[in-house]
Amino acid sequence: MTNLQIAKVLRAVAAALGLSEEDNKFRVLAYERAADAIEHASSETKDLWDDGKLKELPGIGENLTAHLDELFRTGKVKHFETILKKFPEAMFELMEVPGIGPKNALKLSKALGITRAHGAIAKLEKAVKSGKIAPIAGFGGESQAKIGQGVKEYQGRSKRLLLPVATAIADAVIEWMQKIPQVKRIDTLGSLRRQASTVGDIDLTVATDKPELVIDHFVKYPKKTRIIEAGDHSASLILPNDYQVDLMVQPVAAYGALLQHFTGSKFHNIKLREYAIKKGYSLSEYGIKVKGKTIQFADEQSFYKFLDLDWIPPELREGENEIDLAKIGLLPQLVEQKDIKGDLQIHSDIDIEPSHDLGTSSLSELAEAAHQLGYEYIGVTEHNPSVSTHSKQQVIDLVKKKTDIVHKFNSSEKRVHIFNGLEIDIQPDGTRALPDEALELLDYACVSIHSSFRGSRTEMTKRVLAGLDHPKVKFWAHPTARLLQEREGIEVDWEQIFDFCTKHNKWLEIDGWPNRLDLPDTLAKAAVSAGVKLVVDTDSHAADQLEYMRFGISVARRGWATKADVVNTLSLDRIRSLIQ
DNA sequence: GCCGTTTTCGGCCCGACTGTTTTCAGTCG
Repeated sequence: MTNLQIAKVLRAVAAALGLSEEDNKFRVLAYERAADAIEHASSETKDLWDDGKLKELPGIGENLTAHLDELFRTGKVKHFETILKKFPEAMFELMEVPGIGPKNALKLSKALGITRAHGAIAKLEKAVKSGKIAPIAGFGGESQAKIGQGVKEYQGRSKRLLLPVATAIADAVIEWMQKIPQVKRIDTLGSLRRQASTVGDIDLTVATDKPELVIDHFVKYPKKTRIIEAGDHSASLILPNDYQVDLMVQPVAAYGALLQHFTGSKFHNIKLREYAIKKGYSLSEYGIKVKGKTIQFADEQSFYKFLDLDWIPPELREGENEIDLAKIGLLPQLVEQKDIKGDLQIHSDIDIEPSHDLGTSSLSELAEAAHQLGYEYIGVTEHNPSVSTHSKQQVIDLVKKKTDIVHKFNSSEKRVHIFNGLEIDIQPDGTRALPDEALELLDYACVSIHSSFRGSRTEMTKRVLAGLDHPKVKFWAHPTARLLQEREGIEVDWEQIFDFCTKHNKWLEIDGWPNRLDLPDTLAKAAVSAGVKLVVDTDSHAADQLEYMRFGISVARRGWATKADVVNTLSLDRIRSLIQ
């Protein structure tokens, strides 16, 4: 069972408990929090259970540990079944529709005679269309329409945007807004500001003392396709591709609390409010309430300072232990893009007849782009020559040819040093798709998985460790091999991988390619805390893609990485000595 | 059902919006 499936079960139990009047609402809350914790866990719950570490999850105590134990051993939990069987299965399915909670799901299920989970939402949709919802007690015409809208949303959901897409849209709107002087500050909000790898909504906020002028300018945004609404303090636009952008406007003097509140995350805010209560304060988007009086804050720094906390970078606001560390001044100094001195995974157009796609930019174009970014070095890492269509000697010759090209280029290019690298497939049996004689010609190589993703945890771990086991191999590229919104990552024993990396000086990549962002943030955090060094790069196949570094950096920051955790913050001399 | 620099008992985040009520319940973020 995946984390998502387990979370769904726990939410169903929470809903069922909430409807059983004798149960107190805090047990319901506990189940909801456990569901949240599991959904946000950095490891599969099943793996934690395997290792006897279930209790490390916040919100999982003695009872839930026992229940989950039963779930993994037998596939079901008697206690849960007793609770759930009092209600029609369909109820839990209907709750998936936005706007329908436990109470209404139960009412609808009973009134419409929908009992089975399978097809429940389709039946609900039918009921909406035939007007059978409006007459139900407690509902009405508008509720019926709202449910119809909710069903539509449910059907079209999972339309989260990739971070780079959301960033591009937001950047363009921000540029437009900054054309008028009444915009004193403008920020993104929510998961975009926290730089999550996928983003739900594009929300922006502006600090101004002329709200009407700001809203008026916003709705004149040239790329809009239509205005959804434009009020006194907020407005929403639809852009091409049905992307929605929401804007909130706030007086300069009260901007800080609003920015803090809508940046979230929900989990961070809950913990922050619990912390504030102990000090006798109550937090909201309007400020901090002390003895019934709300104090305003112009910026987040003063908001956090009032609570005796260091300012917490948005990337860290996920409700882990960031508040505890902010209290004692021990938050990490996160790596920044300006710390980066080079990019070690780039595909040039040197045609070595590779197994996968070739880059499109020449060495001089790549060097120029790297120079513009202020880099001291880059590494070109084309895919290894295809092994199925070449003899061993042909492969060696191709790598030799490339090596000569790179060396010759370096003798004339003085601004940016180019390392002679390669990205090598780790084949299903763990061997590298490159003879060792060819490997010896390189400055370094990275290894990665491009096929046979579905091996067991044990097999895949063995495969990867075998692939990494050569002195010329410096790092494992896009480790999980996930493709966002397309393919789940592979399963390996991360502890074993981290252990191998720290012992043998191997690095793990954070690949900044838009739909990879791999390592994922949670694993990057685990790697950092295990002491594994990271290399943040772009996997560029063209010179303009070197810009993707900012997204790799976002992941590294969400992984709590400091400059010292990222090897390509090192100068050319230092990185050269590490590679050789 | 969870959890602990006030506690192994007694607490558990906060406010907005919506639609149906006839003063508020349900849902959401």
